Amino acid sequence: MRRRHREILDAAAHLMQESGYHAVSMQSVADRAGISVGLIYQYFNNKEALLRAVVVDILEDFHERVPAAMERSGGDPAERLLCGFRTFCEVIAAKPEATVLAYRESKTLSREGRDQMKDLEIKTSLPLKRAVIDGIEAGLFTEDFNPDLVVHNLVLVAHGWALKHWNLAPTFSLEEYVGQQFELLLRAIRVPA
Amino acid sequence: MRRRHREILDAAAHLMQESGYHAVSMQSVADRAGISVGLIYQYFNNKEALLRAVVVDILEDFHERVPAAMERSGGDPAERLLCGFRTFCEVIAAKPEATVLAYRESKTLSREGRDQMKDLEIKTSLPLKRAVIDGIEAGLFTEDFNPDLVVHNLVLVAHGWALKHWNLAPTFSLEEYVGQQFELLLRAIRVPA
Amino acid sequence: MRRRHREILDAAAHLMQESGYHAVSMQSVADRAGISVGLIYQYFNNKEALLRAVVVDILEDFHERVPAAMERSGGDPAERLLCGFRTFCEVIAAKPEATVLAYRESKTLSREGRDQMKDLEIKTSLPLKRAVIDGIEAGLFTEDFNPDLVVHNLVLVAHGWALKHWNLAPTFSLEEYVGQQFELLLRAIRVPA
Amino acid sequence: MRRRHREILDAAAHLMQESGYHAVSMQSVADRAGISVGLIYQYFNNKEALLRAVVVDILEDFHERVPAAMERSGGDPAERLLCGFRTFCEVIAAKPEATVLAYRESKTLSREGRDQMKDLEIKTSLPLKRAVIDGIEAGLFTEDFNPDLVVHNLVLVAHGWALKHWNLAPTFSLEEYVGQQFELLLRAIRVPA
DNA sequence: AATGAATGAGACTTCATTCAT
DNA sequence: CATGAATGAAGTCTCATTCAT
Repeated sequence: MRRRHREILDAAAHLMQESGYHAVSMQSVADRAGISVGLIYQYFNNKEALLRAVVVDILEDFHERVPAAMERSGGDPAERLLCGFRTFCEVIAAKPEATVLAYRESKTLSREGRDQMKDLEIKTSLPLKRAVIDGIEAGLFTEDFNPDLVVHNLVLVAHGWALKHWNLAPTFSLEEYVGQQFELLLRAIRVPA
Repeated sequence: MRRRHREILDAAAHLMQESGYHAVSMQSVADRAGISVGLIYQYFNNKEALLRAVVVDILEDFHERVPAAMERSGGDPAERLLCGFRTFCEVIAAKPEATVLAYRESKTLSREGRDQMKDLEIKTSLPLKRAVIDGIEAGLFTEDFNPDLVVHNLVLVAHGWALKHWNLAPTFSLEEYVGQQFELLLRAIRVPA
Repeated sequence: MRRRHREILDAAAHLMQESGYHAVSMQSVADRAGISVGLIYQYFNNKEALLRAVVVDILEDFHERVPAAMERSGGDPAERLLCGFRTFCEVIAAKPEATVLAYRESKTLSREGRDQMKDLEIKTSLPLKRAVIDGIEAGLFTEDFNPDLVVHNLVLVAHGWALKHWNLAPTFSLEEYVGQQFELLLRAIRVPA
Repeated sequence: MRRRHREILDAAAHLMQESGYHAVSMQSVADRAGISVGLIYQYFNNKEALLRAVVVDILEDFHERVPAAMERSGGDPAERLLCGFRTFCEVIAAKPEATVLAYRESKTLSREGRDQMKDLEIKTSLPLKRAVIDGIEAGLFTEDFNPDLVVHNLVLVAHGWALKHWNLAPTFSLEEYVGQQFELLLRAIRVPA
């Protein structure tokens, strides 16, 4: 049943984000999902598969929402880039623990799981890269920088909101963070009119 | 004995960086250090204390080398900033796994341990902040951005070399990474002469 | 399952009475109960809880049987007292090791466990005290002695059968012991007709 | 060195009485005696030997003081008995924990150690038995009771002060306890003049 | 589809004891 | 006489996983 799958996933996500993979027992996941331990194993092969599903679920959320938002945005590359970056940050801000979990537990996963994560990350950042390249080709952005580096920075800065939340939250609102970060980027790469 | 302490620390650091805190048993640390399990407990109260010592050891390395390098550098704020950033990246590049470990296992530590980590991170970034502020006061850097944000980005970008090494390494050498990143920053914050 | 609980309790009681709390491993309890170690922990939180359950089980046995026997006995205070004392001694003689265990390991228990033990001991001795007081009020027993002291002695003497069994057994049968001890007491406290 | 031996014994006695044999580590004994662990092993073969020495030391204290006091007392059997009983109780009251330790840890000792304990207990109670028999032969005490039982009770009641101290202390001073207990006994066994 | 009793390997940790110095 | 670093066996407890019902 599709619903059970989702219930287990949510329970596991909640607990693992709160306490980390190793501190969460299958029993506690079952308890939170309101089912028995045995039943989890009819939906997930083992604990690692459960973690992998949780992480992939999170990354797929990014992958669905960031490109979608960019498509809805106008045709101007800078605007599109801002829209993607803002959405990225918003999704992260909505569940910062999820992002942190993906960082923390990536080595817990098997080779396969890690590769799947990397693929999703790359796929998610592709529209951002597209916008940067479009901007360069349109003469809006300088050619001096590798687009991959620019995208790497945007992703890193978005993740930074979750990773260093303890340090940023007292000083910046999410809006301010997004605004200033994008302004910083634009000043660096924009070609003066 | 000072030497034993270091041997244990090194063994633990190596293994934990490789496989993560939970995947490393005290027995395996003992084996790698060439001693018995019991002896570890004469130097560290428990496994968590060992992790904490490993992480603090790494962070102290940053804290010793970054400010020292900046002091040796000249008086120009931009140059000083570059020097600090480059050193930061170099230290990270020397043992990227160590940086990743600090990220991954910070929640494994007790409140106390986490606070100690944060203190060390802040202390390490202080000279960077100093340089940014000096630059602003000297009229070299724009006042438009919060210096804390600039420093946050520098630290994040430095960590990024370790965190996203799998993605960067094929495209950039460390030197290129440092150079382009700093150029990106300068273009954003430098006041035109 | 009620049966498992009892099986574990019996196994633990047997072994602990034989060798003492510290000499008994959870593994040995599991072996004797014919189950695995892990299962013990589904019934008892930890080893101390197991000891506590064993001791309480013993004391509750006293608490159930001594008052019950006294109620079945006639109305004469002296007779009731004898009946209570005899039953007390008989229960102790049935499993002298259990009594010794309660003495030996009381300090092994936490504050809570010790308090529970004291409560049960006091509750068990209450009907004895009642009989002594009734005897005094009926003019059968002298007022010269504190009833608490008389009860204390009865309890101590009953326990004595277990505590000094090695010394008594060759000389006295349980019947003789009970008879002579009670005669000793009566001569001391009985008011001559 | 004689002094070292005593220091170790005292340290061990103090700690074991406080926390029990198993809760006391050789290291803690060494710390309290102000020496190194290794040195303990030059005076005692192993931990059990240390416990045995502690217990024997306590019992020898009884064995020295009870008979001595009785000898100093007058020739009247009843008076001698009281003197012995009082001294017994006083020694016990001086270090009740020592008595409790002897009870608690007797099963911790090897067969040999336990036998040595029993010997000492019996030897200590001999003068009490002597006094009872003298009293009977002098026509002061009734022949109706086995002298061994009377002595057993006296010893048990003396130990009772330590074993049930928590229950007695609020109600009785040691003096009252000794006085009333002996009065109880005398009424039971004294032949009316 | 669902349960949860049962397993047992494996982790952390302690501590009596030894021995080179 | 004295130290204390070092050992390693043994103990308690947890938890992923299975399977009979």
